[in-house]
Amino acid sequence: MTTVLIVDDEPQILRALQINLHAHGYTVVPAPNGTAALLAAQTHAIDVVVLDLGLPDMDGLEVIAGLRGWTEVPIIVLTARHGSLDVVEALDAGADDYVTKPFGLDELLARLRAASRRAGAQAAEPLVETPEFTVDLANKRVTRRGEAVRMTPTEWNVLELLVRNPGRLVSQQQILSEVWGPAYAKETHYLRVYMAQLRRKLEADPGNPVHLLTEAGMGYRFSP
Amino acid sequence: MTTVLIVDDEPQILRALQINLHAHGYTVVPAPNGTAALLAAQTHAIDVVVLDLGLPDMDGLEVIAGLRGWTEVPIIVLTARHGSLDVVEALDAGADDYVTKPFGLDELLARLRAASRRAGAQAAEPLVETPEFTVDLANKRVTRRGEAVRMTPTEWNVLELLVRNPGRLVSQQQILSEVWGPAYAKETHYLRVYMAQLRRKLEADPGNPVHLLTEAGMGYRFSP
DNA sequence: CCCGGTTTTTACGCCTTCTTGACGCCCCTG
DNA sequence: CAGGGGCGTCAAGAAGGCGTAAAAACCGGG
Repeated sequence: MTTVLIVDDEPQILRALQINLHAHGYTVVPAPNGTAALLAAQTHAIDVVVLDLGLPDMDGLEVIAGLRGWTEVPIIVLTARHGSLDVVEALDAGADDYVTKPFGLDELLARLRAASRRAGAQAAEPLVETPEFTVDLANKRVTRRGEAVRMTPTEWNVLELLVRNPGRLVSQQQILSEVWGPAYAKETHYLRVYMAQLRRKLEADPGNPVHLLTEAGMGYRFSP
Repeated sequence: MTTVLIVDDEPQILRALQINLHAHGYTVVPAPNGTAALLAAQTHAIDVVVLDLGLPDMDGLEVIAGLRGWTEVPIIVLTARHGSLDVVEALDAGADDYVTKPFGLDELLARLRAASRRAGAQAAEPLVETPEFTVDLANKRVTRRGEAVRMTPTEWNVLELLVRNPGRLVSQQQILSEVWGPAYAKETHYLRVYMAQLRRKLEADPGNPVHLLTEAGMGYRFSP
């Protein structure tokens, strides 16, 4: 699980990023200003920093310097100023990458992945593992004892939903409406077919599943 | 059933979305301008808002502000302007997500599902614990001395109702009408059967229950 | 237009769960 | 002490959910 420290003084952007990054499997630590950011960086195990240069209490460059004094955690700078000197200065101060506002979430996600990948520390773990198989949420890859397992789009969607809620019981309606759409909430038979396929591909004994469990009448549960 | 408020001033788009979303199981409330949107949001039970920023009578940001004044319903913004400041401002104003035109229906559907999922996923609910067993409301999981205990749907519904009212007396009618439906308010025998099953699964001495107590003639009580 | 892969249907046997009935216990009341 | 109502227990039949396999429909690319 990757932990991201987000530093931005605009509460709504902070909130939006928090929601969206969390939805993509990141743990988010928010900070509204430079002081809170430097404090949070010391009290949490941060993997990547996303830093808006425009802060109320101190210059973004000072925050970078304050971090670089003791850590080499990747820093991605957010800047509204298009093509100004800010970027150069930020990179000089020790930032690793930058994104200019307005930015697409996809772009930020890509750079987050790139940053944590460069950090080399495979701390970038959108990986869910079981003794039998591992699911790579970021790359949409499933491997079973080292062998890649092919998934159809629907199979993947069902698996992803279950795997993103480990241990939690996911109701049939929830799976159906998220994967097929709300109109299909009653088509429980689809689920039986696809759960059977997933088990055949992932379980050692598909007839007696260990990780993809049925709770009769209620839903399904992924158990690591 | 998910209800979507769609705000767009172009009749063709409004109509196309209406048809397509309805085909995917959504109930659609259309609004051609900001005034109608704010009105409709108060007269219908809206689950998600899809908002085009370019409106004739008021700025899209004002619509967002008007909604955010009293509701936290997810807002997905439609914007034609690629890479402008609009998106940042919209997120700043309280929008949750955005889609740039032209967009694929699939993309919009995915974001609708994501939005309503996030709205549905409320804050984590607490564990209810007793010396004998623990009930995890969020994950629908019951454990007894570390061992998971399987519950049937009806068993779970009864248990959940009692556990959500710790220490409080819950009348037989209330349990019956909430779990089986109002028509079953007289079928007190069902309760005896299911209380016996719950006790057998959860109590150390099912004959002398400590946590699932009977108040003769009145109802049942969960005591932590 | 055909082909391969994917999704949706269909069919069927098994198993869980719900419902229902029978019975005995306890306590309260007459 | 007898009777009755409420409760707990047990068991069995009915109903519906589940797993599996395989065929049919669908879809995008060559």
